[in-house]
Amino acid sequence: MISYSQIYPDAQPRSASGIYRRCFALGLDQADIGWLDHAAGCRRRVGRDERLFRMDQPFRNLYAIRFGHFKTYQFNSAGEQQITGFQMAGELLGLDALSGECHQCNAAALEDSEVCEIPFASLELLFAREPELLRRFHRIMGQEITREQDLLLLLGNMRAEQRFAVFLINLSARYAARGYSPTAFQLRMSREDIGNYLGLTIESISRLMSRFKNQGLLKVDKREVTLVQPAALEALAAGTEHCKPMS
Amino acid sequence: MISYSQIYPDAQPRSASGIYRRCFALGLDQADIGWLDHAAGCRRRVGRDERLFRMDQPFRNLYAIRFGHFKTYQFNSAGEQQITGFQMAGELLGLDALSGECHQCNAAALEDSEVCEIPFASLELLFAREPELLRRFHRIMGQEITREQDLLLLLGNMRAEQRFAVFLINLSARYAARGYSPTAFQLRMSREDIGNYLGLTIESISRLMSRFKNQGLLKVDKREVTLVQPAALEALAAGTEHCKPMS
DNA sequence: CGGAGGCTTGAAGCCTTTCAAATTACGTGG
DNA sequence: CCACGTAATTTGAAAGGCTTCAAGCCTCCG
Repeated sequence: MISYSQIYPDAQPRSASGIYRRCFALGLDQADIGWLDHAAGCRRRVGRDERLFRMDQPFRNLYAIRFGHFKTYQFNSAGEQQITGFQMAGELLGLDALSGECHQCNAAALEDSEVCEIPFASLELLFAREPELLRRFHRIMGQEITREQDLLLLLGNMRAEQRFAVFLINLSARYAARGYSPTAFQLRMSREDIGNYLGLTIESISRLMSRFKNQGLLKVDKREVTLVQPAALEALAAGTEHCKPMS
Repeated sequence: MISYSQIYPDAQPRSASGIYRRCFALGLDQADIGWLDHAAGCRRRVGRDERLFRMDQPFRNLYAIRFGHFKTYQFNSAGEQQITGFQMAGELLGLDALSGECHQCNAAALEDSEVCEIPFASLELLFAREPELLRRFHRIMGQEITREQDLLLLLGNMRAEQRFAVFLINLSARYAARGYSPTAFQLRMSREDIGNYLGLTIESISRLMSRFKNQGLLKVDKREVTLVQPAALEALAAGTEHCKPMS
């Protein structure tokens, strides 16, 4: 478990102003930092496995993750879940709800987490006065669309080994952007969640981990992962290399 | 080929006002009709296989399809294309570009088509004065996110036959919403494009078509498709039924 | 008529899933 | 602190579905 002070070592909890600066500083481009400083909002704790919002719940707020990790998922007609994304500190939750009156997916915490609640109605009021704020908001929505398109690319025509490599490299880059080690981090989600997200079974994920481990690409201890050969993993992710099956 | 007058039998070409009403009337909710009436913009013809915009091209306009069909696609690192969507009259192109300075995908016409060019800069000016306009715009962006999430669901955990059924039912619903027959329509895209979109090979698409045809679910004549048993196809799409392999 | 591109069909092979079982973690209560 | 039961993960073997490779057909158009 990660404590608040580890992530925000110099933060003064509850400081009225600058909350959003801190919320967003980690996740967005330099230029996007602080774009929400003007909006008001309160914090909310979400315990592990607890849901931040549910599908079909009326849409009121966006949520900026202060610390912790979340997954978003929906259900198909057969009642099986499909995970559509994993989110970490500094990222925004709830954008899908803009399409209608209700949330279109569920968001659940993967560990004890905290978010900033951003009432969308007050955000809309601000948009009229702050064109720059609106522009940044549109950029974030565009990024969400782009992110999902990348995921389509992944699910559409990558083999299992490439999918998993892309997954690891993506996590690595996001942790790096937040100032954490890009080569050693903890998986906050289960193997099952990873498989679900990548369109693979839990067994396939397990086999891939063993394979990467045996080839010296990875060190794995439970959910603690170390990228031993990041470059080789990137080559796998790019599809320029292949990883031989286990001896 | 479909002519302009077939789609807009009562249209007065070049009528200065109401252009956007016509652009959007087909694709959006009743409530969304005409939300762009205030914006200025000019028309642009795009011939078959011609590109409306390219990846990495600077972002200036959104495009509303007046008539015709488009596909959007990107390239992975190996240079293969992945189609991320097919768009028809009344739908909006270019939203992904909001994430940055440039378009993030390519858009190509599947047949001779026409679009309304909507300069995004002037749209942004309008947003400040028209909160309702902004709200509708956000809804459309949200719909795009939701649409892609649905596609993730499809690619993530559906078998080939279910994917193809979903594809057909989706087309059917969209044509129905535009006042066309939901059970008889022409595929504007090649088998190869369909396969690419669904994460399958062209051979798989061909085999699925033959299978559905032999089971009496479908009539197929080149690209002309008739849904003989729409309900059965919907059951396949929902995953509640399965279609036996060919005898 | 001929050529090119799009489509169909068959057979073989591979990758991933499915099914099954064993192993390892983890939380709870004794 | 240990025992136990449950959940998560690993591993193996077999089956299945989709792809790959190959060949042939159809259709459009010059």
